Amino acid sequence: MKHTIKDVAKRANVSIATVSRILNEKDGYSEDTKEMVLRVIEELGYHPNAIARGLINNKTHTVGVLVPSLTGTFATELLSGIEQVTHEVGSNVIVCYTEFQGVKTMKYLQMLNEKRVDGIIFISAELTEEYYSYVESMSIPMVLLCSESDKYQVPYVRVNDRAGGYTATKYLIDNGHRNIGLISGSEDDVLTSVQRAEGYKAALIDHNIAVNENNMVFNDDFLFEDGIQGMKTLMERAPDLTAVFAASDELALGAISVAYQYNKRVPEDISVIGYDNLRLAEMSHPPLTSVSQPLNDMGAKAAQMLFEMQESKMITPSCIMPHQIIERKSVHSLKDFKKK
Amino acid sequence: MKHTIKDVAKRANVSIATVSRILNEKDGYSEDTKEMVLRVIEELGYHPNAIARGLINNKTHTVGVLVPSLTGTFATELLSGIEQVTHEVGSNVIVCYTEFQGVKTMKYLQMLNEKRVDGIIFISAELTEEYYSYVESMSIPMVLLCSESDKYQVPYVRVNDRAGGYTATKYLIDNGHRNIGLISGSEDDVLTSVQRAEGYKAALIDHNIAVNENNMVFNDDFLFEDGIQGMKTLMERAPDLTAVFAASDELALGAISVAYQYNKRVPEDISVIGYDNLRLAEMSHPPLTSVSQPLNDMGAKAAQMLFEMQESKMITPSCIMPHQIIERKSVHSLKDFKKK
DNA sequence: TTGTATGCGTTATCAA
DNA sequence: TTGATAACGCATACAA
Repeated sequence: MKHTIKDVAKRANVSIATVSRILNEKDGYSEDTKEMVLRVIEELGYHPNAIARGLINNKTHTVGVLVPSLTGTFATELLSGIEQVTHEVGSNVIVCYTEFQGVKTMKYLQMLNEKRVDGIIFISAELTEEYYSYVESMSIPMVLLCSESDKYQVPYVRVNDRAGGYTATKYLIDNGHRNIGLISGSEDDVLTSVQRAEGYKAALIDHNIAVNENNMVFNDDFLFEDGIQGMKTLMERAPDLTAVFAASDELALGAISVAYQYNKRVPEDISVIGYDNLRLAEMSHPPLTSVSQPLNDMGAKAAQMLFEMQESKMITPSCIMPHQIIERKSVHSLKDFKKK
Repeated sequence: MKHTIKDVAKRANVSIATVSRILNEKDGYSEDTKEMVLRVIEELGYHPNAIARGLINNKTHTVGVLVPSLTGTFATELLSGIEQVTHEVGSNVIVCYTEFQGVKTMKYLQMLNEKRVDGIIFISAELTEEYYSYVESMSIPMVLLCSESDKYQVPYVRVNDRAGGYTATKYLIDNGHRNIGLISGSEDDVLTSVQRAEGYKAALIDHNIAVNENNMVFNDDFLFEDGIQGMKTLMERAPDLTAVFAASDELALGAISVAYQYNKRVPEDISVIGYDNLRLAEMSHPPLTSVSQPLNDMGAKAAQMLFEMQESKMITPSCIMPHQIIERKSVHSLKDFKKK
């Protein structure tokens, strides 16, 4: 039922070598035989077996993507970018949903190893010694997406989260706010959550505003639920806030929803700025002003770098993508204070 | 650098056949040799080459998932379910992002064919003759997810969208509404968009409410932008609506946002019910009442069916998953009218 | 321009 | 309990 190169060869009265050459566009055959073989291929509906090819070429045209969470559109937008360029170069993506679990991650790494993928994109999570040395032993390229490593020389693409946090906070300050709260992710998440928080602090300090621990709250994660929790404690601890910087859009929406519960209007009574500029930012009420990460582009870039490294066998330089404030309606400008 | 079964055999002073047997837990070796071989494997960090295995076993432990769109959390939630059970049985998922394009879909189908995936899950899109006969020729199992086919005997898992539309509309009616609008997807999308619309009409008719074409609007797609468009035309054409059934959550959010623009309160002035119960439903303001599809479970179920079919070589029966109204705050009950 | 033969890393069949 | 060896489907060096 499923034809092999032999069937084609037999039917075309040539050797399998000739068929193979034609298939791979090497030279060494006449126009005539090429045409005839191509016709037979068409007739039979023959497609080369990528498995056999992979075995001999040591190339599977498949990349693995490790992503901790699939909830929310965050990963989706990255994936979409990755998938697009991967498809352009004729490769496929295997998604691995690690759920932040080390054991699951290692399990996936092994599967990807056994399947001989050509490269690995590692999203968001910290690159542990265990992961790194395993991938190292696979001797295939890897790139970090929305993450980075101090210890290991692995190229990454991300935005500067510290700068992002700074920009967001400064934006609030520029709009006349001085009493600014922070809701971020986990305090253990040194790569992202605390980076954004550091940016927040730096912006305050640079504008002579005292950093007040009471105005800052960390949570388990960047999710809606966390935003609710965070905002609630903020409302208790620091009821006179006029603005809050939420370190993710979901956190921001959670914050907004409890603001409503406390009968505060957004942005008139309290301004909120988010981070990520996910699709849901524009769909929220009020539409959410947010620090945009070009997620789709970042995914695309990461994939490009991966293929670049496959070609060059060298380590590609990392890439800091620009962030940008997307102004919508969730931040109120205090008394025409706005500078500039 | 990368070890093969030969290396293991040599180092353990046995034949590759023995190593293979141990690896595959066949019998035909002593406890002693097993232990020793296992130790060597450990030492070498050897992992069998899945490509070579796939070549001889005709099984790749990989399934392909074709999904038209990656925007929004819809696909993500399905994917998450698929990925989980796929991983449980030791397989991997290749995601293919077709963008609703026939040519891209065929291209992917070919890639998946060449890579000899063990099965295919086909999300949302219509199963054309071309797709079907191609997959048929691959002679691997396929299941339709959030879709179905009249023409071909392909098992599917989905909710009954007509019933879902009926339930949503009836819910509005039960809450005292009689002037109910509809915003749906494309009129060409016979599988989903018009099914939900049909359910809407049926519910009206069953409750002696005239179906008014002016109250119904179809759009390009199920997205937020479409919801905005749809609601705008609805506001013009039928300003006295007290409720609208939006055939997706994004449509609903779009509708709500223009309601606000028209200075209508939701739900006091106009009630909105959505469909899908995506993550963003609970994050919206007001929290969106929505018809829930158990997306995660549906993905999981589809994957289960796929593996079932791989075992049994038979066609598994289709599966209609239950839908359910998740009550939140976007529907207002008119004058304690509510029945029951 | 074309064909033969070998090998890629496995599993499976047969002998030993 | 073991070990040669032939497949699996293809690419390629070498011969013709």
